[in-house]
Amino acid sequence: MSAASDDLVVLVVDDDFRVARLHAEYAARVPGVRVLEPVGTAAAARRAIAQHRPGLVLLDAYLPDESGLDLLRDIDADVFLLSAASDADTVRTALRRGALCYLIKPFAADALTDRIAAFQRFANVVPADPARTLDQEAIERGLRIVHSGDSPGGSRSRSATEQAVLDAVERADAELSAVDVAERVGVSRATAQRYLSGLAADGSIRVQLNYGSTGRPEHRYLPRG
Amino acid sequence: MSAASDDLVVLVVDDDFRVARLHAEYAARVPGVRVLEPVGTAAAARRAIAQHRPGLVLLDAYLPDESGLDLLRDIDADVFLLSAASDADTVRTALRRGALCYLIKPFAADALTDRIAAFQRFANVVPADPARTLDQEAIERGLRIVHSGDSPGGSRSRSATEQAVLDAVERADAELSAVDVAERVGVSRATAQRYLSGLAADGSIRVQLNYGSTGRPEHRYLPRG
DNA sequence: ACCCCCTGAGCACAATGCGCAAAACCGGTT
DNA sequence: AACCGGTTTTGCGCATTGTGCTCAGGGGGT
Repeated sequence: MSAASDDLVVLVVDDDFRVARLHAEYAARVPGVRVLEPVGTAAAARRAIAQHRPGLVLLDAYLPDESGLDLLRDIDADVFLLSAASDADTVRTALRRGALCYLIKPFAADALTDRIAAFQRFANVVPADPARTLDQEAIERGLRIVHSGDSPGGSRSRSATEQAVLDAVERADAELSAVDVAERVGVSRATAQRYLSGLAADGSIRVQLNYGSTGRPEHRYLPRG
Repeated sequence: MSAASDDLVVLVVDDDFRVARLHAEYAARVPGVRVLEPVGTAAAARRAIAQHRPGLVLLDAYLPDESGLDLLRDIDADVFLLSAASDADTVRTALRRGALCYLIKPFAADALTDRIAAFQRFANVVPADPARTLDQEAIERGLRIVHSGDSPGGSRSRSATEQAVLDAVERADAELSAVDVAERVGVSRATAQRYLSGLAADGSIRVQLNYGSTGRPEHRYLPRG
C-alpha cells in the first residue's frame, strides 16, 4: 500500500469549492490515498472519472448542472454519497443506485477517514479482479467491513423532539410561530419554544419578529435558507 | 402484517424457469412477502417492474437478451443479485451498481429468506419516505442490518422472552407502551424496555413518541409497517 | 467450581407540561 | 411626549413521568 501505483485514487465532486477542499484534505489524511483535484460539476466529474479512473468518488447529491443522484447511476464507479439531505427517501435512492456509504454533511474528519479506511479493507477482501474467486462468506465479510467502523463522528445527534421541531420549520411553506410548531409536532408551546430558541441560537433556523398586535412581538421561525 | 397492501412485493428475474420458481417459492416463505410471477428476460423484467413496482427484485446476472448487471443499472429498484458467478470483479460491479445483496447460486433457502427478512427490517429503519428524517447512526444501522442482519447460514434465534415481546407488539390492535408490553408478557418494565429498544434498533418494530403529559415522552411501539 | 446469560429492583437523570411573572407591544388619554 | 391599561408572548422554575443503566442474584451448561 506504500507504492504510489497502489494508492487509492479519490475524486471529490462538490460545487462548493471550500467544502470540496475540506473533504479532499480529510481524504488525504488516510494512508495510501491520493486525492485528485476536486471538480464542481457533473460534466467535469464525468471527464475526470473517464481520464483518471478513480477508485473512489466522494459525490455531493446536489450539483449545479445535474442531480448527483442521477450522476451516481451513470458513472459506474465506487461512490460515497455526501449530502446535507437527511430524508430517508434520498438515502434509499442513493443506496439503490449504488452508493456504498452515505454521509450527512457536515461531518467530522474521522467520519470520512474511517469510512475510507474501511473501504480500503473492503477492496482488499473483494478486489476488482476477475481472477479472484470468492465464497459467500467472503462477500458478506467484505460488506460487513465496508459498513463497520466507529460510531458516527458527525455533529451532535439531535433528539427526536428537536429533530421534529426542526423538520416542522423546514417543511413549512411559510414562517411559523411557536404555537404553530407546537401544534404540528404535538408538543406543548413551551417545549416547542424551548427547542426553537435553541435552534435559533445555534444557527439552524432563523427568527423574525412580528409586530403589529398588542403584546410582545411574536417570534416567527424560518429555515436557515 | 397481514394486510396485503403492506406486503413486500418481490419479482424474480431468471431465465431458468425452474430456478426462478424455486427462488420464488423460497421468497414466498417469508411472512409479509407477496411474490409476482417470475420473468425470464430483461425486457420482461422492465415491463413487470414498470407495471407492478416491486419492492425488491431478485435478479440473475445472466439473462438471454441483456446482462443482468446492465439491467441492474437501469431499473432503479432495490435489487438482490443472484448469480453462479463468484469472481470478485462481478461482485464488485454488482455492488457498485446498487445490488444490496449478492448471493452465489446455488444457495439454501434460508440464505435467501434471511436476507429478505433483513431487507424488510432495513426498510423499516430506512423507509422510502421523504417525510422521515434520519441521522447518521440510523443510516449506518440500516446498512448493517441489510448486510449483516444475521450470521450466514442461519438466523440468530430469538430468546423466548424476546419473541414474546415481539409477539405482544404484533398482536396488539393499538400501539403499546413498555409498561403495557411488560404486563402482557409478564416481565418487568425494564426487561420489556430492554427488548423493545433492541427490536426497534434492528428494524423489527416501529417506535412513535407520545407527548402530552408531563415527564419524558412515552415510547409507543407498533409492528413493522 | 466457573462462566455466561437473563432478570428485576433501584436509582440517576433526561425531557416534558404547567403555572406564573415579567417583558413588550398597541392604542388611548392627558 | 409621557403615561396607563389591557393584552399577548416569552421564558423560567418546578414537579412529574419515563428511560436507561448498574448491580446482585438465579439458573443452566461445561
